[in-house]
Formats: sequence, C-alpha cells, structure tokens
Amino acid sequence: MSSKAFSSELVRSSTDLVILALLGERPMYGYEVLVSLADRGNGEFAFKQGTLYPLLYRLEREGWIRAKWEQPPTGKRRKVYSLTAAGRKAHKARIDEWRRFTAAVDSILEECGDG
Amino acid sequence: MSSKAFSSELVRSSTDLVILALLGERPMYGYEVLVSLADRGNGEFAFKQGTLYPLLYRLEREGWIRAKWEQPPTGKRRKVYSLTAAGRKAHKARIDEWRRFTAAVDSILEECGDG
DNA sequence: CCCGATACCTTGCGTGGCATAATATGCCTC
DNA sequence: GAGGCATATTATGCCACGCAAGGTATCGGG
Repeated sequence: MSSKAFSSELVRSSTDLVILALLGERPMYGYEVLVSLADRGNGEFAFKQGTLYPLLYRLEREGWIRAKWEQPPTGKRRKVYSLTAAGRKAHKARIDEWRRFTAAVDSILEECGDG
Repeated sequence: MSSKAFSSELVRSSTDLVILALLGERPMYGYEVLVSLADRGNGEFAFKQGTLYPLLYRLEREGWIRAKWEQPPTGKRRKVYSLTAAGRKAHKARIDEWRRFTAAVDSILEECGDG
C-alpha cells in the first residue's frame, strides 16, 4: 500500500531535523522514536535501529540532546532524550536551512520547466 | 550577501535531481553547469569541481546522461552532456520522490508544531 | 516456560561530497 | 612570444553516515 522507501541520500539529509523536531515536541526514548516515526507519514520515515542509535549518540555528542535513564514502574528501563538549549537553537537553524533549501531546489525545478 | 552554504547532507540529497533538471532543460558542458548553478538561487548551489565531475561520471555510468565532445569555433573543446531516454525517466522519478519526501518532512514538522 | 515485543548497543560495508591537485589550452596584454 | 588568467577536464583519498546484520537482556501473556 505505502510507496517505496526514500533513498538514503534523502533520508540522510533530514535525520537531524526530524529527530530534533520530535524531541522538541516532547522527550522520548529511542524505541519510542522508532515507533513514533513509523506511525507518521505512512511510515515512510521509519528509521532502522542501526540508523537511530548512532544518530542519537551523535546528537548527544554535539550537545543538542541530553539522555536520562528512567525506570518505569513496569517494563524495561529507558534512556529518555530531551532537547538542550543548544538543541533548541540547532532545531530552529535546521528548520530555516530546510526551508531555504527546499525553496532553492523548487526554484531551480521551476526554472527548468519542471514546476 | 548570500546566506551560508547548505550542509553537504542537504546538497547530496538532490545533486542528481538538480543536474538532471539542468540537462533536461538543455545540454551543457561541465564548466557551464558549474557557472549556471552559481548563477541560480543566489549561488547557494554552487558545486565544487570535485563534486561535479565525479557526479557526471556516475550519471553517465548509470546511463542517464551521454557525453559528446564538441569543438567550438573559438576556445577549448568541451564535453557536452545531454539526457538519455533513461535519464528523462529517472528525472521524472526523482522529481516525484523529491515531492513526496519534502511533503513527508513538512508534515512531520507540522505535527511537531514547527509548521 | 517459552515466545514475541520491548529496549538498547555494536560492527562493517558502500556511497558520495569535497579538499586537493595535476594537467592542458585558449585568450589577452605587453 | 612570454606570462598570467580563465576555461575545462581528470584523478586521489579522506571521512561521515545510512543501514544491514547481529548481539544482549528484560518483561508480559498464553
């Protein structure tokens, strides 16, 4: 039913943005991010675990998100990530860049008659 | 004057698309592509030579573009690239994917309150 | 008590942007 | 005709990152 998965080049271009957007909405743990993404947009964005976890480490290393272990009353313990102040700044910057970029590509497409 | 260059992740996500669009408009030689891109969209798209040429070889290897040596009445000889039939098909497919992808990202941004 | 869902982590490969640089030729100026 | 600048193509190698694949461990339900 759902269409083919996006090429990894496309995915790669917005992983940061998507994760920052999700965590900007509310803190989440890794697995929650996976499920949450699989639920949105026909699951076209479902990250693989091998994509998500290294990505979270990188964002943490950059100081944009912070992890906190959490032991729910029932179930396994989880590593909950939330945006730092720097992360919120980066988030805004990434959104700006995304808008400028898509606008630029679209404008080229139009100039080439592909609008 | 012009804003900061796009991150290489963003650039990479649409190099094929942009080149196919340009050559879909009209055949061009390598250097012409460089200059042409530098002119559009505030030069936000200006490829480096080290990006463009390997890219052209790859597109040619995939059978999407075809090169033809051309000797202008004055000046150096040039390698002029044009779209093949397969290239035109790939072009359309890339545009479709691009639209689906940006729509998906935008929809996630909106759901997260970044609309 | 086993099995599937939950939850986290690691390794290794392939791709591709880009820095860098080598090379070659035509044009302009003096 | 020599030097310098713009034009134009080609080659090499680094590094980041998606993702396939595999590993560990715990919980709840049948």
